[in-house]
Amino acid sequence: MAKLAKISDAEWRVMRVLWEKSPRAASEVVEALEAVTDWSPKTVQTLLNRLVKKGAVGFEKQGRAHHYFPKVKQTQCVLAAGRSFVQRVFGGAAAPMLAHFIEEADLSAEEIEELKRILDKKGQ
Amino acid sequence: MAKLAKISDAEWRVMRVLWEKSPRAASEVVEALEAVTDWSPKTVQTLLNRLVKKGAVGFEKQGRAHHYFPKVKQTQCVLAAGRSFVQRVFGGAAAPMLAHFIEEADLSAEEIEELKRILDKKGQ
DNA sequence: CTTGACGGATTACATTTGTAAGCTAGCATG
DNA sequence: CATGCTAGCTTACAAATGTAATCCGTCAAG
Repeated sequence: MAKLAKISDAEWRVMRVLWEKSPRAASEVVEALEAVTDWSPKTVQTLLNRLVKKGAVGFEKQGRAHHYFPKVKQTQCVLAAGRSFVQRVFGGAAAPMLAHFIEEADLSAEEIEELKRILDKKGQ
Repeated sequence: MAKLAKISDAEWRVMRVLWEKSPRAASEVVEALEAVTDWSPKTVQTLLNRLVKKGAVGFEKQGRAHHYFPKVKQTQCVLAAGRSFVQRVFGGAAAPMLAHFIEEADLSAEEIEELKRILDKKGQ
C-alpha cells in the first residue's frame, strides 16, 4: 500500500461507510449514505469512482453490479489526516491540540478514565 | 463576530502568522512566511486578500501600506476546525479521536502530566 | 423479441484552492 | 519634473471538489 491519496471531505463519508462494512454494492453504499446525507445516487457513484481512481477503493465485478471495498486501512488514513490537521492548525505541535480538545470535548467519566489509562501507559 | 468562513490550508499558514503577532504589514507577513514556505510575495498577498474578503482578517491603512490583523480568534478557529475534523474523520465522536492521537502522539513526560491534569479537572 | 429499468462510464459545470502575473497609483530620487 | 519601485488591486488559470445529468449496455419482464 503505497501513498495514500488525499481523501476529500465528501469522500470520507463514503470511506467510512465502506470501512464499517465491505464489500458492498454501490446501491448499498447509496442506501447507507441516504440515511445521513441528501446526496443523489449519482453523486455517490461519482465519489466511488474517484476513490477507485485514487486507489483508495477497489471493487470486484459480481455479475451486473460491482462490489466495492476499501483498499486503504482506516487507521492509516486517520493518522495521515490527523497529522495533516495538526500540521495545519497547530503547526505540528500535537500537545496543544490535545489539550485543547480535551478541554473542549464532551467526555463521559468512562472516557476520561480510558484516556488517563492511555496516558499512563505512555508515561512509563 | 458572526460565522467564521472556512479557512483553507494555505490560509491557515497566514492566519498563524497574524495570530502570532499583529498588526503586520503585508511585507512582514511575506517575510515571516518566506521562512517556512516558498511562496511568492504575490501569493501571500492573494491569501491576505481572500482572508479579508472572508472576514477573517482586517487591516488599517498606514500611509502607503496596510497593516493586517486577525478579526477572528484563534481559539474559535481551532475549535471550528477541530469539530469539522472530528466530524469528517470520526463521524463526530471525539473520544476515539483523542484516544487515537494520544496513542500516536510524541509526548514528553511533562505533556503527559499536563494532559492528565486536564482530564482530572474535567473528571470532577 | 422489445422495451424499460438499473448499474456503471462519461461528461458537465460552478466553486474553492493553490499559485501567481499584470496593472496602477503614489512616493522617493535624480 | 520624470521615472522607477512598491504596495495593493485585478485578473488568470489549472486542479480538486461538490454535485449531478446524460449516455449506454445488459438483464428481466411482458
